[in-house]
Amino acid sequence: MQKQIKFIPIDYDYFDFKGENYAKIIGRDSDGKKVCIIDSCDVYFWAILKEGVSAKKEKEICEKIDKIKTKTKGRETRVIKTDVHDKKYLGRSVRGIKIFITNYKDAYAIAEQIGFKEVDKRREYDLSYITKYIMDKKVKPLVWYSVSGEVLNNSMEFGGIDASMDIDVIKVEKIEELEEKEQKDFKPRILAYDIETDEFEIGKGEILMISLVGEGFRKVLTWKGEKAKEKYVEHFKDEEEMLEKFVEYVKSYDPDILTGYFSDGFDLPYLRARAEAVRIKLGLGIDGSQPSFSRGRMLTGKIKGILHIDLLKFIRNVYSQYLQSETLSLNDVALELLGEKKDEWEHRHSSKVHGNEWDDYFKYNLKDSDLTLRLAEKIWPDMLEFVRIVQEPLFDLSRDTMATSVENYLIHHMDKFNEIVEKRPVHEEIGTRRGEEKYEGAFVFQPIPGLYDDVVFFDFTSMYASVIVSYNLSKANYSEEKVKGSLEVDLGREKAYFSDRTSFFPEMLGEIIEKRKKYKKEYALKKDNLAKARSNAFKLLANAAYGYQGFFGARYYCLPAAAATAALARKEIKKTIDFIEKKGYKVVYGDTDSIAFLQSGKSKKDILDLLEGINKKLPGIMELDLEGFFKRGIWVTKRTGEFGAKKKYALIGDDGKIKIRGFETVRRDWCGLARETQNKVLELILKNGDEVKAVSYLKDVLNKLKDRKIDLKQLIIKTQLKKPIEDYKSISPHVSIASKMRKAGIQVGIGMLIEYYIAEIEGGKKRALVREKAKMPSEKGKYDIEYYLNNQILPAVENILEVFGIKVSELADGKKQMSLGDY
DNA sequence: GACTGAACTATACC
DNA sequence: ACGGGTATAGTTCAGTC
Repeated sequence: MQKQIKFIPIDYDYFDFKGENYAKIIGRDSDGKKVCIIDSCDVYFWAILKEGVSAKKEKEICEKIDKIKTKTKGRETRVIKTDVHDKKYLGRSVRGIKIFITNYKDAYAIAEQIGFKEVDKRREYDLSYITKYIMDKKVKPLVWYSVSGEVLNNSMEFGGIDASMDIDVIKVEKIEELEEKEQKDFKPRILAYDIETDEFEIGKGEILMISLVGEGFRKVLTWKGEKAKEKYVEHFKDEEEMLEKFVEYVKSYDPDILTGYFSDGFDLPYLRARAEAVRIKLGLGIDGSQPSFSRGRMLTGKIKGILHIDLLKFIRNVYSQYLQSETLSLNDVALELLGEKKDEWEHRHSSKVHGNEWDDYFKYNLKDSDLTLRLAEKIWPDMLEFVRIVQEPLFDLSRDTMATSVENYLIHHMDKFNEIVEKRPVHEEIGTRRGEEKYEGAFVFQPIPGLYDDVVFFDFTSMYASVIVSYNLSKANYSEEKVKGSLEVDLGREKAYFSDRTSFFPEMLGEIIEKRKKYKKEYALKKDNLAKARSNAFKLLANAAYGYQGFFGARYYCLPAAAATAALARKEIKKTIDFIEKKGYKVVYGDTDSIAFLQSGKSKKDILDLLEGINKKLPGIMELDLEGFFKRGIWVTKRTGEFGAKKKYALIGDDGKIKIRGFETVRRDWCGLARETQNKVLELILKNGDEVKAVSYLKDVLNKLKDRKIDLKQLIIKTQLKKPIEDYKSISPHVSIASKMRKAGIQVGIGMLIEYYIAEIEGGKKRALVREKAKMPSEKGKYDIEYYLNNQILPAVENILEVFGIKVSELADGKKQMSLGDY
C-alpha cells in the first residue's frame, strides 16, 4: 500500500539486509502516531590522489579499485563502482575517487586495500552510517519531512522487519524537507523514570520501587511496604511482577523519550541486571528487544524505538556552563532550574524502613521522576535547537561533549565547501598530541589592590572565535614555512604562518557568530524560548571552537592555530589596555577578554565614545562591548606577597547587585561559615564604601565561634573525591575521611563530595596533621576553634580588611585583640 | 622535632 | 579519551638541620 505522510525523525538506527545497509528511523507523523521509515543511501568513501596523476592513470586505478572485495564475518563486501571528482581537502583542490561499496561496515577493510602509490589519502571511511546517511540524504533529526512510500504489511521485505513492530513501517520512495512555514512545533511525549535500591552496585540488590512520571501519568510500582495510602502506588507480588508491569506501562504510555537522571550509569543497567536475575525479559524495545549497553568508559543505554536520554549527560556536557549550582546532582540542578528540591528521605536499607515510612519513600521516589520530567521539559528547547543546528540525532548529541558537537557541526555543513572530511586521529596520533608541550594562553592583568569607585568593564564578544575568524587560524590555513602573503605569528618557541585566504573552519565559525548575533537580537525583540535556545546553541558552538582546535581528539586538531589564537588575543587586549590608558584612564584589571578601568568622573557618553574609538581600530570581526558600570569594586592581595591577586574581585553594580569572582565565598571547598562571613564582609564594604560595619560584623562571628555557638552544619567542609582512594599520593583530609567512610560501610565513589569537619583531639600530639583531626559529620566531637579561626575565617577576610590597613592576622595569635576591639 | 620548599590537590576564572 | 591555559591556596611530604 502506498502512503504519504508528514514525518519528524526522532531516533535513528540501522540494520543490514542481504549485505547492505539501511537506515531505520522512528518518528511521529502529523497525527502524533509513531511511525518507522526505512531508507538507504549510497555508501562510499574517498581516495585522494596525489598531485599530477594523469587521466590515464586515474582510470587504471579506478579499474583496480572496482575489483576489490573483502570477506569478513560471513559477509562479502565489494566495490560497486568508482568515479572521480574535483574536491577540496583542507582547502586545497584535489582529485578524489569516490568509491561506492555495498556495506559501510567494511569501509575500512576495503580502504586498507587501496595502498597504491598514486593515492595520497583515504578518507571518510570512519564516519558512522547514520552520520553518512544524514549528510547524504539530508534527513535531519527533529525537522519535518514529507515522506511517501510503501507501507510494509506483513511483507517479507527486509526479512519481515515490520512484523516485529506494531507500528506502520514505510519503505521510503521520496523524502523531502517541508518548507519553513510548514515546520510546525514538535512536543515530544516524555516519560521520566527512577528506581530505588538497597545496593548501589549494579544488580547487586533488589529494586524496591520504580517511579514513572509523564503527562497525566504518575506511578510508583513496588513490591515492598504495606498497602499504601496514595493511589499512585501500585503493589506487586514480587520484583519480577513489578518489572513486568514497568515494561507494560512504558510500552502503553508510548513515549518518544524515556529519560532518567544518571540513568545510563544506574537505573537502566540496574533494571536490565535485575530482569536477568529474576529471569524475565526487559522487552522495552519497539520490537520487544532489551536495552543494550555500549561498553565505553561510560555506559550508554539504548532502547530500540524509544529515545533513552540520560539528562545528566546533556546537562554536564552542554548546559552546565549556564549553571551556578555547586554540584550537578538532581537536587541542586532542580533547585536552580525549577526552584524546587527533592523530597527529604534519609537513605537506609529497606529492612530498616517500617510501616507508613514507606509512604514517604514512595513519595520521594515519585518526586525524583517528577523533577526529572520537568527538567527535561525545561531543557527541551535547548536540545531541540542544538540537534537541529548540529544535525546529529539526539541520542548521540545528548551524550556528546562540546568538542564532538563542534566537529559534527563542521561535518554536516561541509558539503557547501565541497570538502572531504578529515579522519579521526588514531591511537598513536592521540598519544603524540597529548605529549605535545603546552602553549602560552591568556593574558591576565596584575591588579593593584584597593577599593575603587565607579569601575567600568569592557569585554570582547566571543573573543577567541572572533580572532580565529579575523586571522583565518585553522589547520587548512596553517603552514610551518613562510608563504607569500601569509600572516606570521610568533609563538615564542617557534613561528607559525597562516594563509590569508579563508577556509571552511573560520568561515563556518564566522557564520556561527553571525547567527548568534541574529538570534540574540531576535530573542531581545520577542522573548521566545526557541529563539533563546537557538542563540545559546550558536554561542556554545562559538565558544567551543577554540578549545576544539587544541583538543587532541579533534579531526581538525591544530595546536599552532590554538596557540596563535591565544597569542593574537593577548596582543589585542594589551593594545586595547594601552589605548585606554593613553586616553587618561586607569586600568585596574583584565582577564583574557575583559578590561576594568576607573571612570574617574567621566560621563557615560565619554565612555561610549571611547568604546567606539577602540572598535573602529579593531581588526576583522573583533568587537569590544560594554559589560557594565559598577558603583564600586574591590581587589585584594595574594595571601603570599604584596601583589594583587588575579581572578579574585568583587563588584557592586549601579543596581546594587553584587558580583563576586574567585573569592572563597564562591568556592565550595570552604566551610559555610567562612563563605558566609566573607560574603557579608564584602557586601557591607561594597555597599557602604568603608569597613566599619564589616569589622563589627566579623567581631560578632569570631565571638560566636569562640563561644562554640556555631552550628556544626556551618563548619562542614566539602571536598570532591576526584579519583580512587588508592591513587592518591598525598592523603589530604577528604581522602582520609573517604577511606574512613568506606570502612564504615558507606559507599564512596569518584565524583562524590566528601564532607567533614575539624575537631579537637583528646590529649593528642601538639602538631597533629589536619587529617588527623578531621571527622565525619556524624562523628561526635568538639570543633577545633583554633583551626576554624586560623584556617577558615581569618584567611577569608584577612586580605579584604588589609585593604583598609587592618591586620586581622594578629588576632589569630591573640596578641592584638585590641585592633578589632577598637571598633 | 622544627622548619621549609616542593609536590600534590581542588577549584575557580575566562 | 571525549575542549584550552591561568591562577590561588590549602595540605602533605620529604629533605635539612
